[in-house]
Amino acid sequence: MDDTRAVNFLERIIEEDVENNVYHRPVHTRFPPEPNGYLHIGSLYAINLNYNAARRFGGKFNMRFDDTNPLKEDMEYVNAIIEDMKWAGYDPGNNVFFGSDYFQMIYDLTEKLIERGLAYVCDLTPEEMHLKRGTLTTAGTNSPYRDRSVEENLTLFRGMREGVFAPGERVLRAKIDMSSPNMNMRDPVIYRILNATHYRSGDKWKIYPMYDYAHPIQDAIEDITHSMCSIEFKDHRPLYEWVLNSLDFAFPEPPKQREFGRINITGAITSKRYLRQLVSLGYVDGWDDPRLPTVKGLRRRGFTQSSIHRFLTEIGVSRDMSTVDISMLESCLRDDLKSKVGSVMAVIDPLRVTITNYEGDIEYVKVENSNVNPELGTRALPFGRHILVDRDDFMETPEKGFHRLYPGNEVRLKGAYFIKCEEVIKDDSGKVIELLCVYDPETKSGSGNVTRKVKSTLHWVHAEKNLPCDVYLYSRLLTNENISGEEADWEGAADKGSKVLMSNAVVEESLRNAAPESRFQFLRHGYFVVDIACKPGEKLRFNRIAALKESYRKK
RNA sequence: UGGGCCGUCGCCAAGCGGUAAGGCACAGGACUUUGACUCCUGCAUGCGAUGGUUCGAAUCCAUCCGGCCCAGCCA
Repeated sequence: MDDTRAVNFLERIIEEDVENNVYHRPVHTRFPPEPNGYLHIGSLYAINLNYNAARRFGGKFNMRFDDTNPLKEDMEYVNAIIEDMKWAGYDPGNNVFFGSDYFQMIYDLTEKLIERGLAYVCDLTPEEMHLKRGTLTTAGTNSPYRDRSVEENLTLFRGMREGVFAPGERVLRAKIDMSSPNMNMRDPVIYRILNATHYRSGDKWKIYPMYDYAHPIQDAIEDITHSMCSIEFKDHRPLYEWVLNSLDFAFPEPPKQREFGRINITGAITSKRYLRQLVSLGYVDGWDDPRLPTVKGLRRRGFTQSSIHRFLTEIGVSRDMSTVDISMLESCLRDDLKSKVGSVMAVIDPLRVTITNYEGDIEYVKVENSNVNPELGTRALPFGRHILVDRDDFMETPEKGFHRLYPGNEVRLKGAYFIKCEEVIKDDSGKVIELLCVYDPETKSGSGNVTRKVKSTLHWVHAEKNLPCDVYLYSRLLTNENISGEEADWEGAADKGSKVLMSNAVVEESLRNAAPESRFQFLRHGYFVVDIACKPGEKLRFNRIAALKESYRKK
């Protein structure tokens, strides 16, 4: 980062604090995921902003697993999250922490809180508590247990810890204000009894602190200065501050919570709950399905680290909820890839072309790997009497504006010669199965002696010397437009993000030795090829990230 | 409707009292060994609306309108 100036409102807040010497410690941010799902593009947005803020001010960045609910969390997720962060370029290094490691500290502080008369054990059932909480427009009423003595509270709380009570039987509540217009301040539950094995602390604890209570303490323990979270936690800020203020003897310079607006990507599902549903119900291959906006999905879809960084920089940060068009993400990828990776020709739906006046055997033609970056070199492709072109590059009766192959029309074959279509061969059902064309030997690419022009250039592959493969066309990300409420119509949603298998597709033979994970840009329509699994026994797979542009569809 | 947050081009987003950056998308043109790429050009007399303060307002004030969040022993 060469610019030390704040680039968004959050950094401006930090900048001001630095200038005013608010903290006598370095700027310190953190990313606190709950290990209950995989990272997605929305998580990356949060990571990016915390990570960059720390870096910009020469501060520190922690990664902390917010694991205070043993019912939902699992080691599978912590490993995946760390892996994805590293892949995305936000390596937390040794600064990986676990909220659960602070359970004892939080417990000890809680006894102090009780001693200060700021928390009490409440015996109300969940239903009773709900009723007494009041509504958005009416105040709540005090719990009958609100005025228990410190001694009784301490005894009861210790009882909770020892497992004397069953889950749901008693909770510890903060004593704040049941008539607060802010629902979060109506004596929130801060500790509950849970009968579950924590993926990390095992069965050591019977009680677990709630997020609203644990989070500020965890931040403070880690010397965090700026705790940035999404805007829906704005209402929780008073509670965050209440907790740390109540524990001021332990944290003289408490961190401050600041909020940013969430982002959505058009047509992408970024809700952990729905993502989990899709995975567990089998509508997608897994968390790494290319139709998902998860880090693993994006990676498989062909996104690069720098394309994601660029995207996150481009969209900025604000307090609003934004819905970024998916085309911006795709644009960032295209921009990154076009100068870094070469192109390759592939035929999705092959149509055989016989060049009737071509008598030679196989001839290798030289093709540039990239038309924007000469450093990517050239490759030799087999050309011969029989080749394959894409079926939609031919129209028997061309519509207006169609300049590709049609009877009587001449086009250029990329890297090879001009060919003219002379005859169309059909099968019994009338389907076009082959085109008979003639080529002009004088028009070889690079020869420089072409005096006439053609209006179109086609991609092609040799009819025999090629690589058959299965092609998956992921036309778009799985959409959430079918979701309404709890139950989503995944059948419909899955159709929208259809995964189409084209088993008869063929690619250049040059791909045979391509390294796994290498990426190639299709020579047409801005398709990108990813997920090339060249391992023995596996089939090649492609996907295209850019849907056909509207203008192509119309023409 | 109690409280909180937010409204600048179709979508992001700069701007922080001195006369509306940029990106994506879109449109037109040039170029081209792919209708891609590249290169030009266009795209808010307008900043949710209405009043007000001011020499001057997207920026300050008031009212209104619209959107989002909150009543888990989830995070």
